[in-house]
Amino acid sequence: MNSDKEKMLEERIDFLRTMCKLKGMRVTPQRIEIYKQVANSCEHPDAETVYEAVKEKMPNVSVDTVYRTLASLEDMDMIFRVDNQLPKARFDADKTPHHHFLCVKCNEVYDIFLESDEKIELPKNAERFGEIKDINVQIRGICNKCLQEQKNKQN
Amino acid sequence: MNSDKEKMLEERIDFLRTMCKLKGMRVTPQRIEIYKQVANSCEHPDAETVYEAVKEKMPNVSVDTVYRTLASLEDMDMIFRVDNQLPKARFDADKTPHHHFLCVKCNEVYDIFLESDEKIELPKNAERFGEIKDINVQIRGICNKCLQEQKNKQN
DNA sequence: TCCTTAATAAGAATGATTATTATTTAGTTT
DNA sequence: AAACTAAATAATAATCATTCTTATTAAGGA
Repeated sequence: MNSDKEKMLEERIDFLRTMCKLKGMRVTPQRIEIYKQVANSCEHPDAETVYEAVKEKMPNVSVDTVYRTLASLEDMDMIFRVDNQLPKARFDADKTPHHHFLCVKCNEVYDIFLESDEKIELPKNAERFGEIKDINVQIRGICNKCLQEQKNKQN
Repeated sequence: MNSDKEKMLEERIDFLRTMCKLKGMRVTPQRIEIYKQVANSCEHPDAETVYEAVKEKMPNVSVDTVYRTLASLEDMDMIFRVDNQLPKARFDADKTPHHHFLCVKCNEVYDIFLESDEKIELPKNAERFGEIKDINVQIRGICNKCLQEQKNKQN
């Protein structure tokens, strides 16, 4: 039962080890486990969710470690912060270029992958302001599930 | 000295009055003043900045009123929250379609206006997820001012 | 194995935002 | 124009995500 998914996760963790060494950072079990949780989830978890999941395996882990580690993983571009205009930050470990659909009703975050020929153009004027690091496209609306629930209520 | 800018601000406040009545909301001096502050600024102020500015004219205004009013102005699409991945929310009353350049060094927010022939395309798959309300393009990087400062330090 | 120092756990502190409650007032009705 | 009523407000307490402090632990090199 060593599925493709598990094999891929192992590869990603190896990459984390490499990156840590490269940046002179220690490879701690907390770092591994916290990264695992984000990398293995499609739910764009927030810090608290990660904390709860990690606590299952490491009951003594502290909230602070989770926040600190998420921040350092972000610094080394291993994970990204999903822009959600909400008080809780949410994280994503998927490095394939994609954007997000954010439901304003239920706050669910959906991944929008671009088709192979597709590319979001930068505004022509963007470069005038400085050196661009990344572009973040957030599409807000009401997701199908919530639209359906609205309809059901009306009947 | 009744400049164009002042005239335009008056028009916008009239629009606010109309919108409030339309939505059955009361037109209070606090609402007018808070909206004025956001509408009259190009700085994408945060709640505290708005609060300080409003306090000049209305010394008894409360923080809570500022937060509550900013939220209701947002609900009625009179102002928008600028996505900045920072703890303090910042607001923008400019309804002409534009995006933002956010400096990761100094947290300054710059407006990126599209040229007349320009339009940011939605990802083809975006509509699959639900009903789209708005699209938010945030470009993060280091602004010219901070780049310059970096150069100066190196010498 | 020892040593150095980065990383951690625990819990206190911070800071932005929101809730509570008594009071005021906008806008309507008399 | 006075009275009414619910929405909005001021004041302050509370909340909640996140960060800081400090003593302790452990990763990785010597």
